[in-house]
Amino acid sequence: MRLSDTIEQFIKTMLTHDENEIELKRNELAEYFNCAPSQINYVLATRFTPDHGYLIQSRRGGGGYIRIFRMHQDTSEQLVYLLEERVGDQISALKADHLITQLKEREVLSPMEAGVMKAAVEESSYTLPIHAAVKDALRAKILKAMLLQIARKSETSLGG
Amino acid sequence: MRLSDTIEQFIKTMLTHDENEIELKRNELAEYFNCAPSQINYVLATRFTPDHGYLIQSRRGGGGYIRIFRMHQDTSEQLVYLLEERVGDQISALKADHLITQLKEREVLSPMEAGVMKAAVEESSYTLPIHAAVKDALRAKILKAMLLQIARKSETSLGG
DNA sequence: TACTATAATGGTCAAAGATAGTCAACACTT
DNA sequence: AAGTGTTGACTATCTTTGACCATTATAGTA
Repeated sequence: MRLSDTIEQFIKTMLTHDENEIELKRNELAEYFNCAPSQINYVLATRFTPDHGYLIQSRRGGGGYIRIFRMHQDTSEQLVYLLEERVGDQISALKADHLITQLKEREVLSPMEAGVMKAAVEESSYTLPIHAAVKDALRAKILKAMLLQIARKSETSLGG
Repeated sequence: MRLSDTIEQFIKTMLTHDENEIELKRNELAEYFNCAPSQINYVLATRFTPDHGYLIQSRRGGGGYIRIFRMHQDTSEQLVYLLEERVGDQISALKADHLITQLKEREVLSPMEAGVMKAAVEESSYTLPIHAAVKDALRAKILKAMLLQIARKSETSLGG
C-alpha cells in the first residue's frame, strides 16, 4: 500500500477512536512513518479537505499542532454543496443574503448568527474603490470561511 | 501545554478572583514557572495588550511591580464606542481577532458568533490582489457592520 | 543634608529553538 | 504521457532564553 494511504488510514483510525477531533504533531507522525514531514501535508491536502468531510486547524512554533475535525456526513455533504454550488468563487450581495436567509429559516443559523453573516456580506460593507468582480470574489471567500466555521462548531447538519 | 499559555491562564485566573486589577512581581512569577523573567514580558506583550482589553503599569527598582488592569466590561451599549475607538477606518487581521476574542471572553459574543466573525476578518479570507490598506479598510467596514448588528439585536432582546 | 554605591527590580532585543507550510523537482503508476 | 506520490530546501510563525540596559530604593559616607 502507498504510504499516503497508510497515513490516511492511520488518521482515520485515530478519529474513530478519539471521536470527532484529534490533534497531532506533524514531525512526530512523519518520524513514525519515516517520511518527510511535508508528506503529512500532502495527505491532509488530498484526503482531509472539506470536500472529504474534514476541517483542519494548525499552529506553528513551539507547542505547534495540527488538529483535524471530522464533520457529520450530512453536514459535510451539505457544506460541499453550499460552498461549491451556492457560493462558488463569486457571489452577489443579494444571493448571499438569500442563502443566509434560507439557512436561518432551516434553523441552521440562529437569528443572531444570520444577522452577523448578513452584515458581513451586505453591499454597504463593500463601498470602496474595488472592481465589482473582486467584491463578489471577496464576498464569496468571506461567506465560505464563515460557513466552514459554522460547520466546524455545530453538531447539527447544515440542513437541506 | 505551552508555558506561555500556562502563564496566561494563571494570570487570567488571578484576575477572575481578584477582580479587575492584580499586581505581581516579574521575578517571582518567573521563578514560580521556572523560566526566564523575560518570558513574563513575552506573555504580557502577546496576550495582555490593549487590543486584548488589558492595560499594564510597571515600575522598576526596589519594590518594583507589574500591575495588570482589565479594562471595563464591554456591554452592547459600549460597542458603538468600540467601533470608532478600536476599529476605526482600518484594522489589521490580528487586531480584529484580538478584539473579537476579548468580546467573547466578556460574553458579549457567544463562541459561535465570535467564530463566525473571526472567519470574516481573517487574513486568508482576503487573499486577493488588493492593496493591504484597502483590505484593512474593508475589514474595518465589515467588522463594524457585524458589531453594529450585534448591538442592535442586543438592544431589542435586552431592552438596552 | 547631599552624594554615591549597591542592591533590587523591570525592559529590550536579538538569537536560538520548535514547529508547521509551500513549492518545485523527482519518482512511481497507470 | 499523464496522474499521483515523495522528498527536501526554503520559508513563516511562535516560543524561550540570555545578555545587556534602565530605573528606583536604600544604605553608607562626606
